[in-house]
Amino acid sequence: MALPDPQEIAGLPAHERVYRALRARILSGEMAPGESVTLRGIAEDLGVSMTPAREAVRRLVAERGLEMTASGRISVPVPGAARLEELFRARELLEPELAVRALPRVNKQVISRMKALDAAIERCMAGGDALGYVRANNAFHTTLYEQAEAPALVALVESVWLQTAPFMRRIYGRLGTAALADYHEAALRALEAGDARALAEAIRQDVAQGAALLRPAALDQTDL
Amino acid sequence: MALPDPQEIAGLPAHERVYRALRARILSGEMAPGESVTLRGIAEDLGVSMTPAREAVRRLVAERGLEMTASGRISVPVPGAARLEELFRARELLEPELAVRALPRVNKQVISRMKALDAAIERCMAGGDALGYVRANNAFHTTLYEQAEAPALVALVESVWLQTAPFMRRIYGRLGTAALADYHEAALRALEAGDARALAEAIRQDVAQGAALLRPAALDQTDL
DNA sequence: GCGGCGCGGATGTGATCACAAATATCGGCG
DNA sequence: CGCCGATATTTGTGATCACATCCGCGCCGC
Repeated sequence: MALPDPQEIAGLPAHERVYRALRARILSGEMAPGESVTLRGIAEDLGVSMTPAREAVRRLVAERGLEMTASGRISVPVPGAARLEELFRARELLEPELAVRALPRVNKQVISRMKALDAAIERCMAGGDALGYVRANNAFHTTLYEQAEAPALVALVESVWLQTAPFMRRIYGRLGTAALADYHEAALRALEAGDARALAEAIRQDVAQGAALLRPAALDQTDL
Repeated sequence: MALPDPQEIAGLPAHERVYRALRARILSGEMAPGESVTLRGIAEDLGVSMTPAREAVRRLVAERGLEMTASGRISVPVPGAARLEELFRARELLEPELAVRALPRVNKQVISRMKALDAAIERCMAGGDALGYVRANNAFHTTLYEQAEAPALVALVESVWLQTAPFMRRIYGRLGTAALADYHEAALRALEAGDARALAEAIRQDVAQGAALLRPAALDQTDL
């Protein structure tokens, strides 16, 4: 009901712009786990008042992409090992379902987009571009899942991603050290073959592999 | 940081009280699907200003317990059949996992509490108490899942519940008409026997049965 | 040298206000 | 009698402000 500001990027309300900006920062790993932010800082950063900043923060807190202490201090959550295990388990349960639902709706164009993203992922791995890697990996999965036309399920998965994202960047350092099976390629083969069972299994293993990489990282910083 | 109001129920911030009040109304089915609310109405209702009302609403919108039109009007969502199918599928995937995780931590006291709730459920069914039925059914599941000590998974499930809750009351009218298998009792037996497989299956079927009851209801009002 | 105390800045909360857009209401015209 | 347009009301948005609390830091006493 109010886009009073003249230079509005795309007719979006201020709180929505703030939300998207913060969300993107979290998902791409720009914000480190444990990092704290302030309403006034966000507001000044994005050129708005505290009110829309607060709404955006509260929305992200509801989605558990940010957390607030009892006294109201805002920070990026630092999930313990147990929490991360839960989150990856949720991904294991939900993402194969999304992949299978997407399967019948996936056309050649989507597959080629996914292949391009997979190539970009390997390029980022080789070139040492951690941020690009995280973004391309997100895009690979998102591209597939949005074909499922299951917004409620996608929303659940995105909430989980928001919580695991700050750690994906840390995984990156371990990518070179471990010999990784390429489940993305397996998923692409299953997509082209129309094999639902194989697709579900490839996605599940891709998630499980991510979880396995994260586990030692979570351990060495104990809890919280 | 600010509990300026004298008669504060429990030291909770105003926006938190508003959030809980609205959430309870939605979960218990007091608010009908499609019903619309206004910030000023909520604020006046609960004796606060618009600011905390807005924050609570935005939080609930983030959790999809409320929705906002493009122009900002607030209403209780009316999920179409496809959306409901997604939500119940998510419950089928997530709730058995929670039940299995709870199993080793469930003691006699919890079981007897669940038995009492199950008895209350049947009492409400017999007595025609729709609201009591919804609440007792929620409590039955919640009592089990909170034993799992898996807050991230519980949060996901609760988000789904928030979206399906407005329809649970409609289910109620169909409870008498269909012959229902008592999966709650099956779950309780599995709990006492320590049988994880049977427990997961009982919970899955309980959810599936709810979904089956809802399906014709969703159909006769087509979409939205 | 060290620990507790107090003060000042920083921070979230909530109320109020002006404003713009959407919706509802009502009167006039065909 | 019905439909359309103008106006009034309703409603969400965002800025600003006062306030209570919390955190950090330096100072004083032991």
